[in-house]
Amino acid sequence: MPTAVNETDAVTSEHSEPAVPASRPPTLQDVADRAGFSRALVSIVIRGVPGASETTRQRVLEVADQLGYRPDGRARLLAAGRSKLIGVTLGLDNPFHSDVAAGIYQAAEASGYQVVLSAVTASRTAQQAVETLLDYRCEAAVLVGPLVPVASLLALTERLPVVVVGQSARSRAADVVRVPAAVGLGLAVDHLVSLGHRRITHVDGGRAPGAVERRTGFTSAMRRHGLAGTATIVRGGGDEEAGAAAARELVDGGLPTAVITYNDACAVGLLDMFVRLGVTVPGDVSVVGYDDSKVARLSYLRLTTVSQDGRRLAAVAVERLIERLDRQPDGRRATSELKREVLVPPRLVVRATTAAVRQPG
Amino acid sequence: MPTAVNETDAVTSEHSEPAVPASRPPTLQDVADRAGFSRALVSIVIRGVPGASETTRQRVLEVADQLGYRPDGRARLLAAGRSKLIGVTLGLDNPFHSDVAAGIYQAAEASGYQVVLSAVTASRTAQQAVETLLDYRCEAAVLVGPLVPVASLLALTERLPVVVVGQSARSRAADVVRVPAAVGLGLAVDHLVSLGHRRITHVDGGRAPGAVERRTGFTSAMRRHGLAGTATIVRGGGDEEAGAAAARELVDGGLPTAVITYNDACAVGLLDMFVRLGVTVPGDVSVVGYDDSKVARLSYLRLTTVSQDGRRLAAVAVERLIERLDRQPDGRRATSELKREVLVPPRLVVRATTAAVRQPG
DNA sequence: AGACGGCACTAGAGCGCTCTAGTGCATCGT
DNA sequence: ACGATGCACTAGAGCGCTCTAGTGCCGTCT
Repeated sequence: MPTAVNETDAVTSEHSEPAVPASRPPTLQDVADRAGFSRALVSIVIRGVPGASETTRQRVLEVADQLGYRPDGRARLLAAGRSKLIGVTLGLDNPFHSDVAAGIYQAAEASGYQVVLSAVTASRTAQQAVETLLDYRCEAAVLVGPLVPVASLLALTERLPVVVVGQSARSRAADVVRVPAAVGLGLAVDHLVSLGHRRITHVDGGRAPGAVERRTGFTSAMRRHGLAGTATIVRGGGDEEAGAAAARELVDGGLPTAVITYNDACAVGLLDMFVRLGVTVPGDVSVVGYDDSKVARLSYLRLTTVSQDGRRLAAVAVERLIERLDRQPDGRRATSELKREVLVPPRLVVRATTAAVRQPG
Repeated sequence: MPTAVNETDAVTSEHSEPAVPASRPPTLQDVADRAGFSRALVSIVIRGVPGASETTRQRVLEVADQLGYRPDGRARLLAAGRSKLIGVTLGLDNPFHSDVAAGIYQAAEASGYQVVLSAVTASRTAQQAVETLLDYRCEAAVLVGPLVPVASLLALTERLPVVVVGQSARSRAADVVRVPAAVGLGLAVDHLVSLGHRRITHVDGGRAPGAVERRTGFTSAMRRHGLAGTATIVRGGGDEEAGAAAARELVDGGLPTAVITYNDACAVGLLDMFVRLGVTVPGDVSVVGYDDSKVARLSYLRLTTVSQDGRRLAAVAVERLIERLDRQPDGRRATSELKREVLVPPRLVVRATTAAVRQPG
């Protein structure tokens, strides 16, 4: 039963509201005073480390709960010397990145680390985002999405372990966890070839990040199947608009039997324009996307696509980081140690936009 | 010219790299020692407050730069008593929310506040997100996206100023900054009516957030034009799939001359399905979306839509928060003070999916 | 000349926490 | 009976910073 603990009246509490309604949030000292123990012992209980008897533990937790005590993150970080903080920079506009971020939260918190997000936006550069992380004294950083300039990447890696997720860093200074895009394109090509397709076009990503690797992945997969002669590439891009433009170009210039796009957004634009131009999918042409984004799963599209598992990438990245962190528990950084690139293979999700070729060509 | 400042060799520096490559990040004390001043004075310079001569200021900044000094956010927050921190909870999957978040960064940093993001994901509840913000001792919080349960909203508001962005909180405990959806639907109806449309259908959002207000906004706007008789509503939803389903239903049951959807994603699905079914837009039917999301702007869609300005919402929210913060500079919260709802009017962006009705009726 | 105001600067006390080095006390082996 | 061991607990320093209350020192007013 809730008892008033203060000259101020206790609020009607749901289960264990703070009995002190406002003023100043309760501190460790407050809990200690009230429970009749030292600050240090209360700290032990709160952190859940051994060193207190079961009865005191109960008592302290009870009081802490009563007071609505929550440890002050800042003070805790400061005093502990280490912060148990993993910083994440990410662009806010990409669903894949959001997915990775969600995975990082999960993985980090499972390992007892906290996560602090620092967004890159139109008005907030990657540089700024990284500096914020530094200011919070993160122990490690995960860079997902818009890549920071090589210069600040270098500056960052010499201060803490860094892993870049999702794209190959343009420097060997950081660990990289990414999906081998070439493998993904290979899967797509294999799938189409097994359906009898020969004339396959890749609508590439233009100068979008990772476009080059997907393009060369396509080319070499086609070569592997002895189809270098019937492989074509048309210029595309990372959004629906580019896909729509590519569709027009394909219809004008003669359709292949199958198309693999740079990503799902591009595929959506392509599909939409195909429909407008009277091209049926997968009747006239099969289409494979890349990303397995939310849109690919929609029942009216059911896009066959290459899935890169963001949560898995995140899990691997965090694992890698913690491993490095544990290797050198003091502040020393092993800059000399070689950085690794971890590849998380993608998988192909076959849905409704691919089918056996109508007339093998 | 870079000079070695330490027994460790200086790294080749780009402009002002830390001369101490690793170990421990430099502290205020380090800068003070090196510059020959007291910690306090260096602090004054770093914070940019008056109280140091111009020459010392120069000197201190020079040394700080040389050492690569960056203030420790945590310690700073702790010591200052106030944190100048604005916490933001947001869902990571909604582009509109990302937009708001970007606006918050901009507005907050312009006012000398820092921003800490706390994401709500599948594995991380709104409750957890809010608690993280509390742990960082944010001075204020902006809640955007998936609304926290009323109970934790209450718990939060009694501790710090809170503003909910984008949707009406289900309690009057917090300030709300949002777009009056009814006005947005009104704009859409006005526009269509001025183009001669009478038979207008609203594809609603089902149980999606805010769907009710948009639906009633539609109804009352139609009534205002004396078109209650020709207004129809069909069940939709917040994604492309719902739009596609609604399109099928409309084609089967007899087309109106214009459709207003719950949001852009829904409109996209609708448009796509229309194309597949041979319905031309805006020839046979005009379509208006809601959100002005990225997809609406694509040149192959050019969707007429209602735009809610995320950055503006964010700016207003931050302004409101800071105002409250300044009103009571000490820790006391004025719970009694009444909360306000600020409405930021939307505007209609006319693009290519609306046109004059072919045969009025 | 003495008092005074203002400026540049410093000493030192915390902010809320963690952590090391204890203290006291019961239990144990010999 | 003695010290040794282990356990529950505490004192106090200190993380990196900010901030209050100073200390000198110079110029100015009477």
